[in-house]
Amino acid sequence: MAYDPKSIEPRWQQYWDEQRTFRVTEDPARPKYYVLDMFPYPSGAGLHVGHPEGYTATDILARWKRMSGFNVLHPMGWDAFGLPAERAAEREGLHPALITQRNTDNFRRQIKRLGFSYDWEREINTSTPDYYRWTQWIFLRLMERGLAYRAEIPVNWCPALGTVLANEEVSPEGTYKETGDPVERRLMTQWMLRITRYAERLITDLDLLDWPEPVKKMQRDWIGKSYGAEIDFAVADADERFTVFTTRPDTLFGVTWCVLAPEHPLVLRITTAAQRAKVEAYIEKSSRKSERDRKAEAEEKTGVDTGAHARHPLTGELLPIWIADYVLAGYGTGAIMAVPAHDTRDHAFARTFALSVKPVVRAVEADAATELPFTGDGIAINSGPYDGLATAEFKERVSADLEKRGVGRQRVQYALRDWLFSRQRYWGEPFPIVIGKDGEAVPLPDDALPVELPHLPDFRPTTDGRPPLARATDWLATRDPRGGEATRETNTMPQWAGSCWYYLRYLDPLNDKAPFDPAKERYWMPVDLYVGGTEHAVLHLLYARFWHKVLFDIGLVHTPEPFQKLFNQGMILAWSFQDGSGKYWHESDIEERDGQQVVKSTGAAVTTRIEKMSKSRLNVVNPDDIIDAYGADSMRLYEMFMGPLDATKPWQTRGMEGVHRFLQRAWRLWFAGDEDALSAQIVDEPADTETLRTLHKTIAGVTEDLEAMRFNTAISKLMELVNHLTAAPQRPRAVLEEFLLLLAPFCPHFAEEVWHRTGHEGSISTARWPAADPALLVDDRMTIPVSVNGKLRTKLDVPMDADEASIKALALADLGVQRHLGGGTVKKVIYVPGRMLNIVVVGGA
RNA sequence: GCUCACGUAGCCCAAUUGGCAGAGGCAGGGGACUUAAAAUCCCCCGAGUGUGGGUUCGACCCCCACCGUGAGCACCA
Repeated sequence: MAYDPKSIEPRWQQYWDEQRTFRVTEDPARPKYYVLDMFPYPSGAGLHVGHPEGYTATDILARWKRMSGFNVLHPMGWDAFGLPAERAAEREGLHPALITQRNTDNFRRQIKRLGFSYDWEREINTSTPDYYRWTQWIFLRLMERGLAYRAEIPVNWCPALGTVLANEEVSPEGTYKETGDPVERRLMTQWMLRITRYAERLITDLDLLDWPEPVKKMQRDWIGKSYGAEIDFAVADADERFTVFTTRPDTLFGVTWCVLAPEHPLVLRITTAAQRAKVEAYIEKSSRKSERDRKAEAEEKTGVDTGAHARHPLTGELLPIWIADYVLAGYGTGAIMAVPAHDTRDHAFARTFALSVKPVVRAVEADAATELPFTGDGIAINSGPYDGLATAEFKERVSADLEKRGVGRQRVQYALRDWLFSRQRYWGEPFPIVIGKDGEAVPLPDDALPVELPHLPDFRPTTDGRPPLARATDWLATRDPRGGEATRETNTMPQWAGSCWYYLRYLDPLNDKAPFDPAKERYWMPVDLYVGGTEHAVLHLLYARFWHKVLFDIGLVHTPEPFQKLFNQGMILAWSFQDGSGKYWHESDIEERDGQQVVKSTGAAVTTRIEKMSKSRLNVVNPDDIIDAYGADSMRLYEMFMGPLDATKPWQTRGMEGVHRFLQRAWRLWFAGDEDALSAQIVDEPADTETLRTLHKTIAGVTEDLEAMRFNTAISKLMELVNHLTAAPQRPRAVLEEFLLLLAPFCPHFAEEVWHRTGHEGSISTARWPAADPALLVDDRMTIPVSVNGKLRTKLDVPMDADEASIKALALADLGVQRHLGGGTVKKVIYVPGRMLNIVVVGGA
């Protein structure tokens, strides 16, 4: 029969399920390989073609590694807690648990249709009590170590969502990254995780990892380490002092005023009576400002003079003290020394309020007409005893001097803030915490876990910031482990909680005594390869690393880092078609007329563009449709054939047809026409030398490409082999078999089907990966291109072992070459062994 | 504005890292098969590598400047 994925694929998927083909357990006799996909949030929209891109890549690697003798752990699960389910639940009037159930069922169905070799017996779901029991358990460990605490702090409150958000979830424009809803600042009591305590290790341990450099850079930048100094300023005529942080202590002589953040505790104590009204008004106004407003006004600086003055720690000069909201309460000490000549923000501020500017650094270059603000390094001027010092030296010297006088010290500062860890939403992990009569947050004992999420008919957020769980009256009232009554904590954990440790639960998903068995952890960890999108470069990957380090410190895991190698797959885009009026059309409504893309029905010309897939652009590709039309193996193949895995690239359904044709052609190597019988061209004789060479080059090439994750070129090599075999009059059975093994990781259903039709037992996924014979990889002759003055003039066909002298002689004797030498003098002959020969000639015609 | 990627046939992409610009696929043209068409098979066409300089015997590859696309960062003192 002809190649028919529709009948083949479901059969093999069922076979793998029934035979539990991909179930794994620890096996000390074999090397392990843990290959992990970033598990999906099961959204209502179902799978889009971007999901299977990464999943296909890891599946190919998992299958290849298995065939190469590795014990492969390849699991899948669901990041199932989170806001979107709640929002969908509100829209549809269903409970979030039902929505989540429905969506995970759909995702599982779609993923299974692609024939991935997951060990489904390890499937996890972060929203089940069996799982979040251990999320809560880890939270208790964090608490024991003083890494979780409650604090009243200004937080990012999103009114549209009715919850607070972490810094990492808020865009620079002051909106929620996911939905674009505006975010305000509010003072609230919230749970925080002390990720800042791990800032240094989160930076240095990046060096241990095989991760893309841009991702490492994003993490380093987010943590934002900077070296500088703290300098103490006394307030004149008062027994008060404040400390500033600066990375430029060398500009200390250029300070012309100081600025405190509006929230700085000292502000109201030092403000003079004359300025008090203005200062209070400014504080009031800036406390109400959203992040968005603050950023929008970044250009025009605002602020108010407190009327108070500070004493310069070295010169004793009097410096006005201002408050301004360009100084952030949460960074450094919440106070700065303003050096308008050498800081762009201070400079802008000086211009707005006509404050004085004093240059203290000049550029090293001769043209000393330095334009202000000059923020580079240079030579000190107007700096008393320090004049003439270079910036770096000045910093050292002045920090030491300040320290000696007790008014300053060197200091390392991180931009990273503690992680805001509570949300005022329903669909998340409850905290294993009760609030006692005395208002204390009391951790529950381990045996009280899990604290189950109560079933709430009305789970919507409240407008006043009280979490929905506050409505669960029966659930709320409980006992204080210290004795007496207590109420439960009503906040829930953020969506990131469950994904902070899921890769560990896969190791031992059914364990009800511990999050996982330490012996299993020692066998499987770390994750050898982690594949997912760049959108998690900071959030998930930073949080997970933080938790992992805490678990490492407790002794629960044996590696300092969870994910040894990280790979980011690129985004899949699609062509869109937009007519002159801006209306989008679906690809099926478009045709080409006279080299111009037009709308079939109206004839209107359209502009074609490669854009992100979205419903509004009518360019979304649904994996179900593709599988219906071409089969899962073709889809897998195309996902990989489109281009390099990490590249952003457009989906083209035409390209699908190309790889589908390749599979049909491959099928015909065995089965001609509609016959079930094997092709008469298949022979049991040994292959000719050329075929053997082609085969072994393919084996070597595909293996190398898989090692380097170059799936697109691996597939093109398989295509070459098929083209060769198609053209050959005879097809040696042994060669076909090796080809089938090479194809198996890419197109597993196809491979199983042919494997069994050609008389094999058992799954091809347990067969051995072919080995290339080195003897067959070298040709006995080679072609050496010969150029004269860099221009290609002829090619020489010589034996592989021809030596340099004979090749040179041959080249110089060549008639074509002689003609191009034109009687000139041969100045030099460059021979690159096995590659090419270049003759440099001067003079001549 | 700053930083980092990427610009190769009509399109998606290769090119052993400084050595023959083409592996593969799509589209296009021709032929075979067919009453015809589809499918299939065979053959063919096609760029000098975004632009301008530089280094080199030799540059898609290295350096400089510019243009375009994409991503990230952007009051962090």
